Amino acid sequence: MGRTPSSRPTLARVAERAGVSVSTASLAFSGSGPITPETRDKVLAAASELGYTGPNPLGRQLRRGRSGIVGVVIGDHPGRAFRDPVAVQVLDGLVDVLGTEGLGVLLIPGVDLGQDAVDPLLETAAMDVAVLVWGVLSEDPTLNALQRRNVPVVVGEGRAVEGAPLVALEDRAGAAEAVRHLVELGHTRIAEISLPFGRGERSGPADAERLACADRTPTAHRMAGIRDVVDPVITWETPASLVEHGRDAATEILGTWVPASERPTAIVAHSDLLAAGAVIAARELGLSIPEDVSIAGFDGLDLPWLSPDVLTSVHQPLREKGARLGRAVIDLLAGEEPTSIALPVGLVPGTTTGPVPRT
Amino acid sequence: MGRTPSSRPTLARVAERAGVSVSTASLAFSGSGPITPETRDKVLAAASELGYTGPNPLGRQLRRGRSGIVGVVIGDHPGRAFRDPVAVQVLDGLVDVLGTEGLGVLLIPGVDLGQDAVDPLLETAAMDVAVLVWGVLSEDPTLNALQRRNVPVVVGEGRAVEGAPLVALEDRAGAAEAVRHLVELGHTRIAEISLPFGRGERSGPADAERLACADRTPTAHRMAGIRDVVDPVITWETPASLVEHGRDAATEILGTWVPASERPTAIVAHSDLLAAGAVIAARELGLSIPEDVSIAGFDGLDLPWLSPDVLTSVHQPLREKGARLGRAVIDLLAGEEPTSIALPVGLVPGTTTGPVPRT
DNA sequence: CTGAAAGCGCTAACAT
DNA sequence: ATGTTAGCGCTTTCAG
Repeated sequence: MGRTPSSRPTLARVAERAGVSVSTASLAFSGSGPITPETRDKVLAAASELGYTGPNPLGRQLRRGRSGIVGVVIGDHPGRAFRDPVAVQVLDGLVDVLGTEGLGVLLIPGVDLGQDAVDPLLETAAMDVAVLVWGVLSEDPTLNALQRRNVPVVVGEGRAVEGAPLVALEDRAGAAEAVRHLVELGHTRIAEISLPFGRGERSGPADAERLACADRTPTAHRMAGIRDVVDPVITWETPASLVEHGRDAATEILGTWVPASERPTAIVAHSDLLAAGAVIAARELGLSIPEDVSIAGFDGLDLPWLSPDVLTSVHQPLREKGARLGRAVIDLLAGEEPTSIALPVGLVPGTTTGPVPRT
Repeated sequence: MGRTPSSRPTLARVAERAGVSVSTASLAFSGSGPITPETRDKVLAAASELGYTGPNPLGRQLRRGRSGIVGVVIGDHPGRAFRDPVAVQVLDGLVDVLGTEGLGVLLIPGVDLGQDAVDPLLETAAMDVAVLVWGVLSEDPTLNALQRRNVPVVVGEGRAVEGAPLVALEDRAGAAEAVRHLVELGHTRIAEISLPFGRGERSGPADAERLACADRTPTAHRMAGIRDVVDPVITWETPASLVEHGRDAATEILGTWVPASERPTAIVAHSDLLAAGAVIAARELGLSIPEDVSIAGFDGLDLPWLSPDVLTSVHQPLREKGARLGRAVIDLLAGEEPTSIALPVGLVPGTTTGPVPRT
């Protein structure tokens, strides 16, 4: 019963079989146009007889000149793309909002910072807009490729790009708030564990010269916010926002400071994962939190595994940020003026910060 | 300088300007066909003069009848799609391999288990193949939608589907191995913390009737493997593979058992996240690991934050699994016979399992 | 409310 | 090595 037809049925064949014109058949599927219920049923019946499963998206896309696809560049290191819970939550919000408009998200692996080659999808894949979740560097190969192709861009968390809406965070203010909290608790010797600076993955203390190289915007903004309040006694650069790097950094910062009386009494990290690593390092060194050392993070992640500690952290609206990015995409496609925005953040004290230890 | 042309330049315009035919111009870009270097340069020059940035993917796709897009259904709960490090690592491997073939990954949010509505992208988006990372249920709306559209499917981790390659895990054997390890250490009272059963999110102890409902394949397989060796004294069902649910489950399992002498001496969890939650619960209850209770997981995740404990876990090759899925996709597109495979897993003992406590 | 016709931009036979 | 031609499958004016 029912030989497989050599090729997929087309709208034309359905129309023919239903005894109507293609345009009418098209109407039957689009649902929008004026069409008698009977005609529509006739078309639908013919379609199901032929095993026609609806208009071929490729034809529709070419005709409309739109793919309905949004390219999302995520991650700054291939193979590590989704290990970042921050990016992942943003992505979640983004997918949600775009889904309501029938837009699909095409994943595009980010480039290795420091290399100039970009993913071929960036050059060839069909997309109506691209979203750069992680912001842009000063000379960003990803952004360049997109601009060469005239693909409109929405930027999350970064420096503004000509003609592209920017969904940013008030992370400078947030970082300042975190440090102010520490200062109010009496801390003066505050160490900083920072996010990657940009190109090249380095780890270790950063001197003034290196500090000037911070090119990645979240890093630069948070560094600036911290310095709005106090100058860190040391800045430890990490190659990625991962627990293990936070742990390594804090082990160095807390363990090797001589004399111990000059040890920093507080650590402010650029991310919660780094801060969590610092908490673990402190525990391993036998230090009490916050009695011996206070630790503050940034992001507001839910980290049940840090229990019983709850990280003091600058919360940012991650899913909301994704949703805003999505809305910016939709606006852009609707031909509206791109509007940028900076989302508010706020410090939420946990159990990991307290008064400076008395000496 | 340079008014914006009303509409994007096309290959035809480039050809015209270069004084060649469209097909020649096409050749200049495809790079494959026979063409003199001079002609090619002429075309390329004309292109850059016109600001032509390469063939429009939409036209190419329609012509070729292929979109170069692979739909990947991930997550079984919208808005929670990427919170699962297991799925995320699989995705990583998948994106990697597909990238080498120029194939893009279109994210498709999974349906809410238990609801029959599917994401509209599933019905309308262009895709050459779809990958169901998380396997299929017995009556899977996602799979149904795909089959209706005649989209070829590759299934990860699940029951076999007619004509679809299956990239599975030997998780039954792996689960058995974990339990055998516990039994060899002398444990007899072993509790099980299980992954979700399928439709509907429930949490709590599962009776025999409920056990029979386990529809999601990884869950069913791991349950079977455990029972190949021993019958758990209790099976605690969780609504999702999250640390907090593992913690809740273990708190109940370890805390409320009366008399305490009948408390399970070991817990085997269907996932590392659940197991990690159990470790945290045990710590909170003041129990030593593994002196008071042994805990084994499944997945082989790297969990630096569980330090100093290292989870005893059945390691599965996650990125490899993603890569295999990708290769299955590529084979399918090349018209080759779909071949299924079951990847090996292996127990890697950590610090969280030890001999049964002497009473 | 329905039909006819025009093409979206490209590639791949085929012919030269 | 290059040109000619014919669509891929669809939507959308524009007439009727």
